[in-house]
Amino acid sequence: MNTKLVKIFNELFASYGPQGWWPTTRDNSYPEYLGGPINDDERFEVMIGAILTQNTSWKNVEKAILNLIKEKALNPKKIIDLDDKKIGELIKPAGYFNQKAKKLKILSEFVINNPIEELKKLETDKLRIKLLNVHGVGPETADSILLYALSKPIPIVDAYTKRIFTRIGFLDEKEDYNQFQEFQINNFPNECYNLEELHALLVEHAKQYCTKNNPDCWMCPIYKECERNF
DNA sequence: CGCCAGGGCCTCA
DNA sequence: TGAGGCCATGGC
Repeated sequence: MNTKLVKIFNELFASYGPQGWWPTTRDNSYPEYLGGPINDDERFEVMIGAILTQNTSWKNVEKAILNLIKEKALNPKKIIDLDDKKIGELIKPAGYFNQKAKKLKILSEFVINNPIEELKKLETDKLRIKLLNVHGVGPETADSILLYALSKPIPIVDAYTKRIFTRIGFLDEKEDYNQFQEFQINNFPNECYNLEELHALLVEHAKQYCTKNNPDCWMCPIYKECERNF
């Protein structure tokens, strides 16, 4: 496939290097970018992280995850045993802790009723619908879980994706989630590793150069591809 | 001090 | 179905 999006991917990859998403804690240490989960414990950790990072900086999520590990609570059985108040205390640094405490319990119950090895057997579309029916799991969280936790090839759309794609001129900002996703499906190889790196690279790029206010267009590695260049 | 951060739910028209 | 309000901590 030879599209402008692929070209941009190659340029971002050349600039930032492999990102190794999704970060996971291994050996009970700090979350690290090691290329994604390697077992069901880590896959569950990715799912929890996907909830916790909703509209929240990853740095704050790291604190919450470490608190859960300290309490040996980073597993679905323990989470459903703890009451909302206790979970709220543990995940407090991640913000929205009352809502997220409930979401974590609901997601944990979902995983207990639908073991990860069973989920992985499902077709992507059916699995996506199943995830979207879980309270607290919206489109971006579902797609993050599909791609990074369950290794299903599907593109992710987040605020950064919308910002960058809008500025480049791929889509208009009032297009919805599905249209930003369809654009990626139609313009990018449908393969996990590349999709994982694409999303991670877009996040990195949005943080380093394509910031919400005062983007650093002069130093931007994809300056010449962008309609916003001024 | 205000803004932003790897969204989603609820309400109301 | 789409816009607007709400949730909440921590970094800068």
